[in-house]
Amino acid sequence: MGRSPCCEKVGLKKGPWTPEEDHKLLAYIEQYGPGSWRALPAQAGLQRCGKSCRFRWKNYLRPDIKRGKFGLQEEQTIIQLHALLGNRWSVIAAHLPKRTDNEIKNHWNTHLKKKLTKMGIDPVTHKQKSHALSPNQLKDAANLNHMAQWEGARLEAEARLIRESKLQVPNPFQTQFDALGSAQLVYEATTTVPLPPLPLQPLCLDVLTASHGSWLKAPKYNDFATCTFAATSSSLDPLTSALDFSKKGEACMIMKAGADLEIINYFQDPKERMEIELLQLQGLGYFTDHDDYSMAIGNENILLPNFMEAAGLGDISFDNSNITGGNSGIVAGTCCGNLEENKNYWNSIS
DNA sequence: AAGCGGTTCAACCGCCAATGA
DNA sequence: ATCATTGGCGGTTGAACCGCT
Repeated sequence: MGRSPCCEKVGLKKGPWTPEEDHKLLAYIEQYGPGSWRALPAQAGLQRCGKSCRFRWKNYLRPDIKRGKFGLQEEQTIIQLHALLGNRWSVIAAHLPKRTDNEIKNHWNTHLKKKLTKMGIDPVTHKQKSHALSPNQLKDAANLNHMAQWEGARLEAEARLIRESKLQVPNPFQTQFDALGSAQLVYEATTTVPLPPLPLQPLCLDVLTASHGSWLKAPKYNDFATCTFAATSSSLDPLTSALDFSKKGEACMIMKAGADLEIINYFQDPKERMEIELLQLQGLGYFTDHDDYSMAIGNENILLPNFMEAAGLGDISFDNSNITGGNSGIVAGTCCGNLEENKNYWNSIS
């Protein structure tokens, strides 16, 4: 019964690693690199299973690992990402430089879960426990669910993209901007433009940030990738607050156009064309500051400020000096209001 | 100081998806 | 197309540690 073991275990050592074993493994990897884990133990002179070696290297011996206590910012990020992704520790770890999935998992199970529980938040659903949710809180929760659905779709797209990444994939879209101002984009499958290679870095799951965001640092129309978000919803735990991204030129944002503004996603990698497919289905607007991709989708006219204006956002003053943006986030709200309140809220928790 | 229960975290296990023959 | 192998992931375990009585 059961599966056969991953490797021949007779005579193999288990349990904690000794400094000598660590040294052997390190020395081998430094010389030859982490090649075949199955073959490595014998070649390195270790009485260990290959999996065990891999685990030891990945979680403890790798030089780019940060040990020690998690900072507030790191905990915020974990909670935020967990709210959308669940126990996908490796994906979460990809957003915490130098932290391993195992470490994050342990920290979640031993600290964060309890912390949330103490605060009356269900660590599985990330919702306030049963009693007394205000209408605003209910609205937040509903919108968070909406965001989570989007994120699920996004991850599906991401997986497909990775599978296709070695191919030159024809881009099926050409965009047209609806000049009547309905802020709907129409996509047509007419062009074939090779997509650039996928980035080596993990894709960013910044949907979460968008979901809780209001502008702290106002963006220029063509400079959205430099924005910093912070929490706006007072119903959210202060821990679920901010992420910061600053890689101009690699981001785009997707917004629902119309009377209300709702930022529905934020990509570090705008080449996620499957998402655009989804947008087509939803009739949503889209812009990017990524030149390559703008060209790839065939029409640069969708870039702001036209889009912003058509979306009814033309009266937002985005200067670069202070908080001047809109109240956005998981509550699909109006374009202004509560900015001071938001700022104070954020200041109080940071 | 000893005993005991709770907590932490390194490590293992089984499953699954990707890959290559 | 199929199958074996491999790497990677999330869940779980258990030894070590901690703090209280």
